[in-house]
Amino acid sequence: MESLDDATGNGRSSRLTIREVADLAGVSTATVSRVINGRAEVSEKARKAVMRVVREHGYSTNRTARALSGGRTGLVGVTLPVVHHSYFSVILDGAGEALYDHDMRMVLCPTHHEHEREVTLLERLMHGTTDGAVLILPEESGEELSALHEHGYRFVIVDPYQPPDERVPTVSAAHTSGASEAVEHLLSLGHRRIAAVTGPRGWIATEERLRGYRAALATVGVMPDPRLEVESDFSDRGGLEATQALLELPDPPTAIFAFNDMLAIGAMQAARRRGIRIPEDLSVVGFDDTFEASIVTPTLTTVRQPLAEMGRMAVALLVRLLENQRIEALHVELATKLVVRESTAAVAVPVAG
Amino acid sequence: MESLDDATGNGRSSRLTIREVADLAGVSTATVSRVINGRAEVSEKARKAVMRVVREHGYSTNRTARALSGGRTGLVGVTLPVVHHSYFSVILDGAGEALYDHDMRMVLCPTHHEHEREVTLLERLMHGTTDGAVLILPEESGEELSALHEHGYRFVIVDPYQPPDERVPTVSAAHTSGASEAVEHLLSLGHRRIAAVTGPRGWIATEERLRGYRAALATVGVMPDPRLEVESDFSDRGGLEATQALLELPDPPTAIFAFNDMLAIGAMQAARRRGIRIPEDLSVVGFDDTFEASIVTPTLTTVRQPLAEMGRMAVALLVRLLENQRIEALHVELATKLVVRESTAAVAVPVAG
DNA sequence: TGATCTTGATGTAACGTTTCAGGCGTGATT
DNA sequence: AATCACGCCTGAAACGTTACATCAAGATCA
Repeated sequence: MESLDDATGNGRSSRLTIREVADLAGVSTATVSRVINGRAEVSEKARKAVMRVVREHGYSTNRTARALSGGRTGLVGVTLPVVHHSYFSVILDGAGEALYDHDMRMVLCPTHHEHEREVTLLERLMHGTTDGAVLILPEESGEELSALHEHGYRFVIVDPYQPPDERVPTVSAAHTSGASEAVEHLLSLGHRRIAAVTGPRGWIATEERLRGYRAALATVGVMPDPRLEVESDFSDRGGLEATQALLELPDPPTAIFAFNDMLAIGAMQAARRRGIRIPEDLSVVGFDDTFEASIVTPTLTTVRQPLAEMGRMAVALLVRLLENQRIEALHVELATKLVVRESTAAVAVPVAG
Repeated sequence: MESLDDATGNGRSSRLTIREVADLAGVSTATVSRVINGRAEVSEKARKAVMRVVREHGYSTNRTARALSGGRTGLVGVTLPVVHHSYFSVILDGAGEALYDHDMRMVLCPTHHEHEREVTLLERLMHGTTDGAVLILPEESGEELSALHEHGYRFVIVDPYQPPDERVPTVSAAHTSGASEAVEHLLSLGHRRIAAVTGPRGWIATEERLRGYRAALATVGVMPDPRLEVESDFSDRGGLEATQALLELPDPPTAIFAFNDMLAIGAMQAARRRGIRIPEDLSVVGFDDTFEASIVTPTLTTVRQPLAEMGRMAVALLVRLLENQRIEALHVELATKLVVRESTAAVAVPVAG
């Protein structure tokens, strides 16, 4: 406020440089730097002088220059397909929280599923702007990610959809046990014809949940019926279509395990269209426990993924990586937990006699 | 891949500098710079030589150095209270999209409603890291924002919750006309006792929607009933409580206009708890048209705000600001649109007689 | 007393760009 | 033939830090 140039309309609010502060305080730039960063030994006298100038003129260090000099930017890239899905935004929130605690900031890069775009973003992330990255559900091939790793770029993958390079740290949820738990819940309610509306085949999330689904069925001696396993795409529309197909089977399922909440919501819509009541006629279980699960009617029984915690964990790993510390657990799998709500109930007693 | 040092495990993947490229191509750094940035006149021979080296060795310019030299970082700060609400994340998506088109990236700063936090974030945004910012629903006082403006920092406010400095560009939706449209819809269905569950009093969004609500009522000669205007906080829990109170009135409303979708969803929950059917016994209208509005049962009639467009518009304004262009419209108000779904119906014929 | 350590402060070389002020041929103009 | 304009290019100075190598002076010790 004191200096005229601060208020010039031209935009470049010409702030003090470290050199000017040094001159004003009668010390060297090196001393100012050490005072600012609280490093090493500085005489009380010098410190006081510097602090006084800083306070009166309002100096604050230029992060760009610091980045260039120090080789670290304090910026972490975060890529994700889209922001406006609660699945992603909750992870993002967790990651942001953790980054803030480490005094770093995140550069957000929504890829909108355009692979090429993500590539150039990674290119850009690597070259000077960021110290590392958190890649949420990246659509790169394993080779691309390996190459990135070879180049010495530091990053952590959250919820990889293909098995990545062994050496790249990953964070994900316990797909298999979560799926098992969901199916066991349905089994305990007496259901035996339990359908699975899966995500795209080949994705880790899909395959592992499928494994958990089959394993749970196997424990009670139910043979998996291929017609009850319908592949879909993690969208509500996909869930709706898959469920319509299932309900047209001659021997339709009494319960549906949808591989995420969107699919489950689609399933509920399909049921409603056919006048099938949930949970009386059909039980539905989702996966994720996004916000939507708690507001649909009936509220959705689902497998909770600790999404925010996944974001935080990813940052924790990345920070260790950036500090060149050894990471003990390269692949972290966080526990899931079944949240029972209103969309599941005991199987209806067969009307037949 | 060629150079050994690229693959060193130490992390600093020592890439080529512009100087090395210059030496390899037998030209000066200035020439390389001009080739890279496609500026001015460069002989075809020199350009070819440089391009060859770049292609073979994989040079790409260090953004940090460029930022220091050029004074622009290509980074734009985006602050918002929280990421994981569809309201915010959709705006964010729009902004991200627009920034990408301008070859800029966004530094995301969730404030989590901690004012102090936002202040230090702004501090940090200002000092060297970003060229400007988009502030979504900032919790700063008008004075603070004015001061920021005085300092020459460039920013745009999306959906200010207090009237900001005249000179600061803002983007928001047409609260008043949107609210009027919602209420007119209810009026046209025969409703006369229409309650408003508002956001916090004093916020622009609240006051303007309230004005629209009252204006619409006035056009048909309905006097506003203070008992039908309940202040709340834009949360589903708040909507639930406010609606419970309304339903206990001796003369309860036949329709509720909730000032956002969360409140509306809370209202629906309150109705369900009392066994009141929507829309048969009670009509509900929301505001925003977030994703949730389309998946609740019944689906929610609501006023659509063009959230993504607001994000894009904010970036458009900011870009002009950064380029020192004159901005013709400093305060942009985007049109809203009523989306009629299942939660509203003609008022029930009074049973009394 | 002279040699050896501390302690606190300094000067300055990076860091990798961009850009400005020139410089050097070459061809056109007088 | 001398001058000028022009196209292309170069060298070097920013940009604002951090960090390394010194250095001065006072304390400690043989």
